[in-house]
Amino acid sequence: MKKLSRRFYARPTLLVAQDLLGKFLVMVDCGNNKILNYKINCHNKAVKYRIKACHRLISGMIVETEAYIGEEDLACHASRGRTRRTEVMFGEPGHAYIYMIYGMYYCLNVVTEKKDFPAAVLIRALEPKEGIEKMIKNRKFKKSSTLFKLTSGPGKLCQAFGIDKSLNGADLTGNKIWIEDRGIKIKKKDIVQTKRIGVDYAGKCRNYPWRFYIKGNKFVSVN
DNA sequence: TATACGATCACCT
DNA sequence: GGTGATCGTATAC
Repeated sequence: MKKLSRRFYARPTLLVAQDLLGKFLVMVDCGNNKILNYKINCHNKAVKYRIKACHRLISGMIVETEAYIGEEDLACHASRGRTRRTEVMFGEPGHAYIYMIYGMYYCLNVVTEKKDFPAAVLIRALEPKEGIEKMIKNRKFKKSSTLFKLTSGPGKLCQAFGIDKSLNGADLTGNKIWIEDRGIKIKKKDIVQTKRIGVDYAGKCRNYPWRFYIKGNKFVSVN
């Protein structure tokens, strides 16, 4: 369990996008206000505690990513230059860039490369690990549906984790949301590389092969 | 100030 | 295969 350092993110975006496969997105979930009662023995006296059931972890393994690189990339939000919205992408690597899409969903990116060069990796799909019950609740997920669809898309995984714009700019080397290495190694031959999803408007950049996913994984968004 | 549209998703046929 | 939901952002006026 090793939290990825700033150095990991401060590298070429295409490398980061591939190296993120098999890593774990982890978030401290404070959205649960249920009160739990605990009894512990302290100096032979029973002491009662009432605590909020917060600080649970919610996590999943990254199985699909996309790279968005620089102002030249017409699919990248930063192709329109430095604006209030894209400011985070121009900032220090290792921060979360979160934006709203279609008026109803959020997408999570991790900022890469050096400061003042706008680039990021979009997290497109996860294989849920911890906090699956909470994800089901957050997504209002039907029991009849297959779990493979719980976090198989950028909007879905944000909804499952409860990620919204309040986390925009969050430091991924901090203690609220981060990405960690749990020792899973994805071999080069098990990485599929394709064009990015939903960027047909991006002219000459529309077919750049900057999407990566784990071959055969059931939790990716589309095949 | 007004307008067009998107790094999506669920549900429909 | 197609469509509607819904609103922040960029751009035009």
